[in-house]
Amino acid sequence: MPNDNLLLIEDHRDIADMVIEFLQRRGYSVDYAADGVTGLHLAVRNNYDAIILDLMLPGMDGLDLLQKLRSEARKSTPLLILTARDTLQEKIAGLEAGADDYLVKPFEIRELGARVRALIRRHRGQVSHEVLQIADLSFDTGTMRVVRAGKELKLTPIGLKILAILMRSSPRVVSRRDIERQIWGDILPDSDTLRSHMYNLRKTIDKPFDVQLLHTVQNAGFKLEDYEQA
Amino acid sequence: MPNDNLLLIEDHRDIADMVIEFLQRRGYSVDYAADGVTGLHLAVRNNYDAIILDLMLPGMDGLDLLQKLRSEARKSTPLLILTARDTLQEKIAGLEAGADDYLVKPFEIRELGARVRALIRRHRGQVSHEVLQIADLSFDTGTMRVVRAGKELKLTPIGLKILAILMRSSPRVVSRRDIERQIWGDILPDSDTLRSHMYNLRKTIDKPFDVQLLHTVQNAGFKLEDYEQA
DNA sequence: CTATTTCTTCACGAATTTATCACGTCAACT
DNA sequence: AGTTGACGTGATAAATTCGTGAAGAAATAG
Repeated sequence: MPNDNLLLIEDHRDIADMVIEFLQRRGYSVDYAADGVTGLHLAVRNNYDAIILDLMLPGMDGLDLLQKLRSEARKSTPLLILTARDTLQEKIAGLEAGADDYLVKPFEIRELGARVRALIRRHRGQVSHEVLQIADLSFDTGTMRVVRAGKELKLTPIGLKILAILMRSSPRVVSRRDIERQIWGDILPDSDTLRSHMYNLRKTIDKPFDVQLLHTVQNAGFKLEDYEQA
Repeated sequence: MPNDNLLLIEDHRDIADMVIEFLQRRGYSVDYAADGVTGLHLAVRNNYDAIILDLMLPGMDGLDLLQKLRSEARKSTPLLILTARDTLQEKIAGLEAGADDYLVKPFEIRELGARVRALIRRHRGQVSHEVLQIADLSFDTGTMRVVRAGKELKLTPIGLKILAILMRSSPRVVSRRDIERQIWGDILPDSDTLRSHMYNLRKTIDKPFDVQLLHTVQNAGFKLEDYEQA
């Protein structure tokens, strides 16, 4: 789950809906503008990880918007043009105006997905940034923020590590050994420190809430799972 | 005239000739390899501004080459795939493997030109003149002016660099290591100088104001984020 | 060459985080 | 019942990280 912020500027409702749904299912959060003025406004005000722009817009031409974004607002947000205009002229004009990619309608939605990913990857050197989520508990590894039921939780560094490990393998059980190895490597502490850490982790991510997500499996390890959901 | 160095890896002599001539006339200097092994060798040894790669090669598959380039040689040279394979599968595979663009044969040579230009422009560290903005803090990389709440702030050169790094990846956390590497390269100072710099940076961009934007994340790094806004 | 700015290094202290321990509970086994 | 082992609970001391600020070295400007 990437959790990058995208902006889609597109006036065709049906296409917009399809694209938004697809991207959201992939874990992006998508803002949407149906016209150029709104789109430009959003693009200038917020810091998106990428913008998808239809050239044919009511109110303002797409290329105009792109130009304004680059030369007036001086934003270098990666931008992909999405349009029905297939002439070479148009493509070149778009790329020269500062677009980073150009995709012609009708397009395969999955190609759009792949291109957006490539765009973001290039713009940001390979940094993987994902959002782990179990029930109402989420952990954004990019911003290092843990939120449950809307409230931000404060964890210690080791707590965060353990949580990440458990969330990544949820709902499978992770053995104590595995957790210890991933945290301390080959030189483990002499005492059973992990026990304390699990206790404290549970105290902050589970105790204040109704549904318990962190479960102990005797002689096997721990797992993170939402029983209600399953 | 750009005078960027390109590498073309393509086994069809006629296509290669045409592409080379076109690009050279545009002012690029172009190296050429007719097979994968030679191509990879050149790509690893030299620092090109962009690579154009045909997937169908004698000796070594193009995707293989790309993968080796990215994961073994650790080169992030912008790369455009040029191929006759037009299936969605292929495109996605190519982009996922680390390509930055994908162009299907037969193609218009001028579109290739435009895409290569866009690729290089993007890779060149973000256009020399962009405006970074987080909440009421803005940094114009063209004029090197930092303004918060209407007041201009005076930063040291290293302070500026750190600020740019943090602003570009906001609201993500940037590790101390990453910051240090981006500023000092491979030869780091022997003391924890960064701490002083962070201290001074914070003193000028945050301390005089109500809302704090620069946050420390224990054992992880620093991030720039406007909590109020979120 | 001097003045100024900027950078590095250091040392101290506050705050946080971690390791360790002691004890309690519970279930399985004897 | 008693023993044993696994794990929860909670306190505390040790270790670590980071903020703070000053002083001298290095770089830059005038």
